[in-house]
Amino acid sequence: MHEALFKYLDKHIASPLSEKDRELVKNAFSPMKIRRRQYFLNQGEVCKYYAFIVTGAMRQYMVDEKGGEHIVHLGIENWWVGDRESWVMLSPSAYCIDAWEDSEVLLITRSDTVKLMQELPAFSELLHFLDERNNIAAQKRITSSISLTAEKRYADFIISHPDFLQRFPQRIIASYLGITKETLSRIRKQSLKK
Amino acid sequence: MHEALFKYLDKHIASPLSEKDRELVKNAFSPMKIRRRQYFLNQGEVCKYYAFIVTGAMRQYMVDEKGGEHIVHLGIENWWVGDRESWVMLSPSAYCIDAWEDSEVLLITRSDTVKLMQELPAFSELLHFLDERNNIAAQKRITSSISLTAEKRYADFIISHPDFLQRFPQRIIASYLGITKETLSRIRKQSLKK
DNA sequence: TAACTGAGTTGATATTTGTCAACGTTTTTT
DNA sequence: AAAAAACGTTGACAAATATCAACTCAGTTA
Repeated sequence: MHEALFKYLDKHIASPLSEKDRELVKNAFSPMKIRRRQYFLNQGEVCKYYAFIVTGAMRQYMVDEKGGEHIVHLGIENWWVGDRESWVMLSPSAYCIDAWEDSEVLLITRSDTVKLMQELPAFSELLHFLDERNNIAAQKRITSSISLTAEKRYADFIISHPDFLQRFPQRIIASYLGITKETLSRIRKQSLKK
Repeated sequence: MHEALFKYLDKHIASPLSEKDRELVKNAFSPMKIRRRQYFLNQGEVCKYYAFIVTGAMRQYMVDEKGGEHIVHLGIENWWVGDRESWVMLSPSAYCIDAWEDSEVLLITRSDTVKLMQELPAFSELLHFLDERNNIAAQKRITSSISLTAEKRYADFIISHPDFLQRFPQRIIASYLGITKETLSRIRKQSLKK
């Protein structure tokens, strides 16, 4: 099961991992199965683990006072999920994370991450790369949310995340875009005409 | 002028910099003065430098087809500005960055950053810390923009960036929040009643 | 098979926010 | 000091989006 992570690592770092390196990685990440609808993190809990998704699909969302869910992050194979703030600061999380499909994940704690970064420069390198990519993606999402209409945000989404369309229902995509399912439905209808 | 950066570094890293380290940092960062309204980056250009603001205030924004400006980032003393995507990928930037007040900044190229990270682990440490903090802040901003009303977003803004209120006019704050200056004006009026 | 649940659509209506124009005030420029 | 520009506010109206309710159509459960 760690194979998927090794592949992912080899793909993103300069030189391939030795057997010894793999052993270090393997020891740092614990496998876990999460069944559909099962929670990985609940609002108010501290996020002890960051998760690498080997198979499956997960979602992260906040619940407002009226009980409405607002999806802030989606992940499928080869994506990471967790609440970075809670994981780093050990603060209670504002988010829920659950499995949308039966999933297999690899978990790592904050302290094991720090340790692994010291033991394995390639891991440090990977995290730096991921952080950089994440920052860029987050900036794009912010830009899109403050400057584009719902219609354009959806058009962008289709282009940048075509795989998500196959895995998550429309109401979840809508929430991810910050609109209601009805609005998304109407936008799609409009777009068909063109 | 590099003093401000040394102070910033010492504040954010574990052990203080040696004289030799400071020399390395000093060589990597070039000082520059930018006068109010002067551009640091123009849409379509490659962002060659990331900037540490020593004094002054800057803004980063995108311009839509209708010529409207959408502020995506604001920075004052001890903040960083630049288009990460363009700076890393050498791609043409979608953003403009200009000085809102006369500013003094310290500039570093991508390649000098990579070099400095190798020569000076403390600098690597700093960047990792900044990336982490940036990711957390970006996540919060995304969450707020998809799940809160304009009124709550402004309330949050006041709490998290009280210093910006002193330095930027309301229309810029409004744009940063993804609303118009008129809407912000009305929100403020409403809030006064309570 | 029948009941049930979740997903998507549609219509009617309400709310939020944007647009445009006007105005007073302050700040900057000449 | 005069003129110009930028800022914030307000009103009337328009557009975008949310809300609520009803309905269809699977797929799942009992």
